[in-house]
Amino acid sequence: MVQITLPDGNIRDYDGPVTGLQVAQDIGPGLAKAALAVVVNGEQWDLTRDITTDADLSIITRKDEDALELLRHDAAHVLAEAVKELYPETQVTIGPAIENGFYYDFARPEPFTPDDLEKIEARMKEIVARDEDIVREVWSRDDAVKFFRDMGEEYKAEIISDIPAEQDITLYRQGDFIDLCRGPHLPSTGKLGDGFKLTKVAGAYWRGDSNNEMLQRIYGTAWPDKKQLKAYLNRLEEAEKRDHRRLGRELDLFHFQEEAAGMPFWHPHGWTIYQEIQTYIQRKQREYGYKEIKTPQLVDRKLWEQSGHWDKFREHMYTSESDERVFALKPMNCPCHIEVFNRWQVSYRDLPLRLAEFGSCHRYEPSGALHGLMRVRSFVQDDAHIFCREDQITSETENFIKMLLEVYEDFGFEDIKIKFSDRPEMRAGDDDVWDRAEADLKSAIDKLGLDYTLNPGEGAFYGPKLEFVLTDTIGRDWQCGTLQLDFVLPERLDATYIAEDGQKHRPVMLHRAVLGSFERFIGILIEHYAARFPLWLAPVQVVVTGITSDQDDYVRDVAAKLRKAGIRVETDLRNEKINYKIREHSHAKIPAIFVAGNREASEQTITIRRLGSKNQETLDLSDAIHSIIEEAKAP
RNA sequence: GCCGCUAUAGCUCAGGGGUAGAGCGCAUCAUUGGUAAUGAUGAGGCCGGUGGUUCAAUUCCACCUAGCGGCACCA
Repeated sequence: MVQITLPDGNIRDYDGPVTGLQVAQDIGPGLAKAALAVVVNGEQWDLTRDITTDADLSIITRKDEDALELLRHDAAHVLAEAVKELYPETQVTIGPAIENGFYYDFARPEPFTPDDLEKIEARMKEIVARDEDIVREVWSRDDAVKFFRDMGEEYKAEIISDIPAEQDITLYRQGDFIDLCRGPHLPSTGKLGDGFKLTKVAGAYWRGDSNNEMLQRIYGTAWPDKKQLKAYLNRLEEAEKRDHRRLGRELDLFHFQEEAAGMPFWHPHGWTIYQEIQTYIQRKQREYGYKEIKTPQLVDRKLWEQSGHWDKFREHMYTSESDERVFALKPMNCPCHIEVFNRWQVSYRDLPLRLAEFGSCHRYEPSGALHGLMRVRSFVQDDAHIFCREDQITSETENFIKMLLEVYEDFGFEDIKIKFSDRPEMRAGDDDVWDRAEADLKSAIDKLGLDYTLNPGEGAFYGPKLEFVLTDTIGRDWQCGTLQLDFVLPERLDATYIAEDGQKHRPVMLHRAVLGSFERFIGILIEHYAARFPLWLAPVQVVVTGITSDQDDYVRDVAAKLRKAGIRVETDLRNEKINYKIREHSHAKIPAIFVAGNREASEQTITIRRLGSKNQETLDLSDAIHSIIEEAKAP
C-alpha cells in the first residue's frame, strides 16, 4: 500500500509503487499532459520515478515557478545533445540552469562561431521535435567513471571521480545522449517547447580556476513559451536603452578614451551630478560626526610595504620613480588615514574618531575587468575610517548602517543586498584576531536584524567585511557600500591611543564607504533613474524658451532670475519651432521646460512642461520660481 | 589577464582589393511657428595604430591598442 497525500489534503491509495505521472493521470488527463515533474515529500522527482512509500505529493506544471528551473536545466541537456550530434569530438562538462536561462561548458579546440550557434539552436529544435524520452538510470560510481572515460569524456569522468566511491549516481539518457545529473528532468525533450534561444558564446575556465584551461560556454535563455521568451528579449532591449555608457554619451555626461583606459573624463553635466552628490554626502557625514581630511596621491612604497599592500597588490598599483625613490599612486586611503591618526596623541575620550576623505584612488585593474563607470582604474571613494575600541564596534556599525540606509533611501534604492564576507585564504593577522573580528561584526548586524547572505572567504586581507550590493539594469550586481573591520592595519602601522589606565592601546579600525566609488554609484544611478534625475541632481534643471523671437528678452529675464536663485538653467533662443525644442529637451531629459509666448511675457507668467508629462501649466513667474527652488533642494 | 566578437563622419550604421555612403546631428539661408522632427543648401573621413601580401589595402593577413560579451580578478 502506498498512500499519496495531495496538496489539497486529498488522499489516494495505491496497491504498490506508483509514479507521479500515474497519479496525475488519475486526477485528469489534462494534468498528466501538463505535468513536468513532481514534488515528493518536499523533494523534486521525475514524473516516472516509482514512489514506494507513503508520501506528500504535488505536481509541477509549466505554469509553476519551479518549472522554470527544470525547463532551463533540460534546455542545457538538449543543448549538449545537439552539440554532441553536430560536433562529436567535443567533450561535455557541466551545464546548469541560471537566472533567466542556462549554459553548458564544452571543451573543443575550435571556437564556436555565431554561425555554429544558429546550427546548434536549429538542432535543438529538432531534438525537441523528436520528443525523446528522458530516462533516469542509477549507476555505480566506478562504472560511470569507466563509461565516460571510455567515451573520451575526460571532464565528466573527472567530475564523477570526485564523488565518493560508494555513492551511486544518476545518469539521464535522452536519445543517444547520456549525462551525469542529479535530476530531476522533464519526461521527454518535447516538453521543453519553443521558448528558448541561444544567446552567446564565451570563454570560461574549467572549474572556475584561471590556472585551468578555458572551455567554451554557450549561454541560452529559456521560458515556458515563446511569448515569455519574447517578453524577456524585449526587457533586455529596454534595459540596453538605460545602459549608463549609452546615456553617458547621449547626454554628454562623461567619456572614455584609449589614452586613459578605465579613467573617466567628466563633462560639465556629469560633473554637476558628481558634485551635487559630494556636497550631499559631505553634509551627511558632518551630521554623523565625521571629520574630513585630504591626503596625498603619491606615497613612498615604504608605507605600502608596511601596510601589506605592496606584498599583496603590487601588480595592481601604479608606480612612479623620482630621485631613485619609488612611489605608488594610492590604491586606498587607509594607510594615509592612520598616518594622520598617528600624528595626534589620541585619548580614549576622543574615540570613536571618524576620519573621512573623498579619496582619489588608482588601481591597475585587469583590462578585462573594465566596465564603463562600474569598474574603472581611477575613482574617488566616499571613504572614511573609524578608529574605536572593540566595545564600540557594535554602535559604530549601527551608526554607519543607519546613515547608509538613509542615503540609499534618498536616492530611491530599495533593493539592497547585504553580503557578509569572512576570512580569505590569503590574509594578514592571526586566527584568533579573525575569530574576534568576525564575531564582532556578525553580532553587530545580527543586533540590527538585517538580512544578509554569507560570502565565505571573500573578506579583505585585513578583515571581514559587509558589502552593500546594488544591481544594474540588466541584473548584474555591483558592490557599492562596504564596512570592513580591521584589527591588522592599526597593528602594522602602529596606531595607538591612551586608555583610562594611562597605557597605550591598539584601536580597532572600521573601513567604510556608503557610495563606494562616485564613479560606480553614478553609473548605477544613471541606470536607476534612466537619466531622468530628480531635480536636485539634474545637470540642467530648467530650460527657458520662447514661442517666437519676440519673447527673447523675457526669456533671458526669466533665466536670469532662476540663475540668481541658484537654479541650473539654460535658455534656448534658437530659431526653431516650439515642437522641435520640446522634443529635443525632452530627449535631453530636462526636468522642466519653461515656455513663454506673448501672453506670458505680457502677464509675467510662465508655462511649464514637466518631463514625462504632456500637460502644461501656466503659473505666475514668481510662484513658478519659488516652487522650483523648493523642489531643487537636496534631501 | 584569458576566450570570442568588434573598430568607417560628432552619433547610429551600410559598404567593399582601384583612397567612401545613409539617417540624425552640425553650419548657412529662408521661415516667427503655442508644446515630441519647417524647408533648402552645404561642410564634415589618414575607414583605431603598426607592419605584411599585392601593380594597388579602408577592404586580405599578422601584431598592437581600445571597446563589447563572458570567465578569472576586485585591497
